[in-house]
Parts: sequence; C-alpha cells; structure tokens
Amino acid sequence: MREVIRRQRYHHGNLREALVEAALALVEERGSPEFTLREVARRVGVTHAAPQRHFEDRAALVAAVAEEGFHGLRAHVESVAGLAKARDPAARLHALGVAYVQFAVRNPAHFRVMFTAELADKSRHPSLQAASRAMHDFLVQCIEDGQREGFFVEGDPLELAFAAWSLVHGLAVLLVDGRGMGRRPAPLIESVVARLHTGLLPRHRPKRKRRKH
Amino acid sequence: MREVIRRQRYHHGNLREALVEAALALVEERGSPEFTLREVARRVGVTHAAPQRHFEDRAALVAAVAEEGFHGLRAHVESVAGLAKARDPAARLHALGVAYVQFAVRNPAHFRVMFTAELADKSRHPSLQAASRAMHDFLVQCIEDGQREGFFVEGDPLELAFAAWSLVHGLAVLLVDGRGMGRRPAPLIESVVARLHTGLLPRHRPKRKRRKH
DNA sequence: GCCGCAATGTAGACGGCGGACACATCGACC
DNA sequence: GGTCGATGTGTCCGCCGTCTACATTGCGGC
Repeated sequence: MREVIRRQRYHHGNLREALVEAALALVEERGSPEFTLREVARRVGVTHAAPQRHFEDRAALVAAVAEEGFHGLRAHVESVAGLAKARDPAARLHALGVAYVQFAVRNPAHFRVMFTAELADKSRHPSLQAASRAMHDFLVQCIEDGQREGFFVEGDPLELAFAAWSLVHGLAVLLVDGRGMGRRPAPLIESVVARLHTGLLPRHRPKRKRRKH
Repeated sequence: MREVIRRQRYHHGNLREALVEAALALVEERGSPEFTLREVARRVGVTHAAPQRHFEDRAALVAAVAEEGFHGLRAHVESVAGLAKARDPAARLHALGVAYVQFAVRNPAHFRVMFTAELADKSRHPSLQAASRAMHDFLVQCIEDGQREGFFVEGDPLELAFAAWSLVHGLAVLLVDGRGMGRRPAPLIESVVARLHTGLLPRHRPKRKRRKH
C-alpha cells in the first residue's frame, strides 16, 4: 500500500545535500531550529538510518546547516563591504553592519541554526569556529583601518569591535525573534546601525545639570 | 537494593519549586538549556510522572524557569536604575544597560533559558511576554525622559530604545556564549555600554575626505 | 476522632526518538 | 563480468515525553 510512491533508485544520488536542504526547510517552516533526524529522512524519502552514512550524528547535520549559513553570511557581508570599499571606513562599517542584519532577516532559518544553543560548544566543529572567527577579524580590521585614518574614536579596537558586533548581533537576534515591533525591517536596520556611529548623546552635550522637577 | 535511599515522605512537600531549582541546576552544570524531564525528576527523587501534577508539559517547566529569570532581571535592573535615579537620565540609562548585562553574566543559566529557542513562541506564556514587555517599556520611558531634558539626541524614542536594547542584548548573548575574548567581563561591559552613548565616531569629525592610498 | 475526597506521587504502557548493527543493493574499477 | 567499497534498509536498544490506572496522603466536615 504505502510503497505506491517509492523511490525508484535504491541510491539517492545526492543525499547529503538533500538532507541539509530538508533540515533547513523544516526550520524555516516551524520557525525554530528543532527538527528530528527521522523527520528529515522521511522528507527526503529514505530510512532513518540512511543519514548516518553522511553525518555521524544529529549534531553533525545541524553543524553542516550552520556552516552553510556562515559561508553565506560571510559572502554577503564581504560583497556588500566590497562595494563600499571605495568610500570611507565609516561607510564601510555601516554597510558591514547592515549586511549582517540583512542576512539574518532574509535567512532566518540559517541564522537561527547558526546560533542555536546546541552548537554553543563549537570546539567540536572547527570549521564553524573558523567562519565565525573570520567574520570577527574582518570587523576588527575594518575598525583599525578607520581609526588609523581618524574616522573612528581612539581606543582599544577590540573593544570597539565588540561593541559593534554586540549591537549588530543583538539587532539581528531581536528581529529574527520577531521583536521588531511590527515595523518594516529595512529602515529600522539602517537607523539602528547608524546609531552605532553617532551614539545616543547629542553632539553638543547640554551643560545644564538637571531639570528642576 | 535501590530503595536503600528512599524518600521518607510519600509527598515531597514542595515539588514545584524543587523542580524549577533542579532544572536550573542542570542548565548551569551543562551550560546549555537542554534537560530532560525525567532527569529533573530523578534529581529531585520522584517518579518521572510526578512533575505532571505541577507542569502540564516540559515546556511549562522551561517557561517557569524563564519566568523566574525575568522577574530576577527586572528586579536587578530596577534596583540599579533606582539607585541611579537621582542622577541624570544618561547615567540612568547606562546603569540600566550595565545591569542587564550583569544579570546575564551572573545568572547565565537563567539567561539562557529566558531566551531559549523553545520559548520563541511566547504567545503560550503570557506572563513571559508581560515581563519582557515591562522591561522594554521601562527602557523607552527612560529614553523619553532623557530626550525631553535634552540628554539624548532627538528622534523616534522607539528606534533609540531598539538600538539600546540591541546593543545590550547582543552584548549579553555574546558574553554568555563565551565570546568575550577571554577578558574580564566587568570593564568590558562598562566600556561597551558607554559606547552606546558616545558612538564610534569622534566628536569632532575629520573633514578631510580620504587617505591618499 | 474519623471519614471521604481532592491533591499528590507511583507504576507501567505507548509511540517516537537517536544511535548501533547486520544485511541488501548498487556502481565503479579491475 | 566479477569484486569490493559506498550507500541505503530493517531491526533492535535504551531513553524520552505523555497518558492512564492506582496508591498514599492531608485536610475539612461531621
């Protein structure tokens, strides 16, 4: 009965990629990086044990999805920052930040998996660590360049990078989690990332001490 | 054999709280918000079905831990911001941000559970939504006060609040996930949150266009 | 005091899960 | 055309969350 729809070929042919794709689709559909190995296998049309030929365990599949995501993120960020290369470092940093958040909003499933709690210990997945690290190094480089040319405030570049990374990552997380207060994301991203540059304090600080009451 | 160590009383007496506490301890120990209901029950010394008398399902227990965390966060933030109340709004906002991140770093287990992916859909847990919302409202209020008195730049207060919330939340997430670059967290928190106020651009923007090469 | 009942914990069953294994099928290379 | 490694199947294991029937308890009305 059930074998009416049956895979024709015994071998799938491209199971590994198909599994990654199916897993991503599941995350997309349910908006949460929780999926079952068997579920993924069913969707692809193979037995639940078949994935083991391609991924040592469930975590390996999750890591593969995350890694694909990191590569996509890096490509997007570098392409956008590359376009802004001719302009000054501040514009480049701005473009970098916007691109980061854009990627998250456009690829929420990938982003969720990339930062899922199950992958918190990345020591088991060195390629993930490398991708994340490369991103960070690129950011620090961008800030050091800007400082050297006087476009950014002086100070420990690592600390500035950490601040930028925090704002941008926090923004991405909040937007992907649907805490965007129902606004259109694009302008919100632009203005929030711009805030990183100018800060919340007015350029001309009021000298009056405090209100009367 | 195994009943040598056996609970004396048939009724635990305070099972609900004990379960929340045990769950939190497990998260703390393994550094990840993944725990098993049966595991928690074993640790408390009851049968695996006993928790069901207090929590409809596993998600309800997770939500209870998260809710406890939100109450703690709010208490911490409000107490710190209360102390800084006498000072100007900028100092108050700074204190608020530092307190937020401090809470995350000091209570990583709580923080992880509060923002775990399983609770992404908070519609099923209105008390969580309320706690998170209260936090946000407090922040917006703080910014509106500051703007009114000229301590912050003008503009949509919701957008400024979103920027502040992003930076602080991102910083907390990165620190809790151990991406703090091995630095002592306290000074890093101070300086990164301070960066929110001043931004990355120098106060006196260089007018020269760009480097020669 | 004691009794009946709601609250709370126990014991066991069920289906689904991740993982391990032996076996079936395939395709690439000799 | 035969062989062997690669890839998918079928089955088993222990653990999981949840359900249900039953045991134990504490408490309020008599």
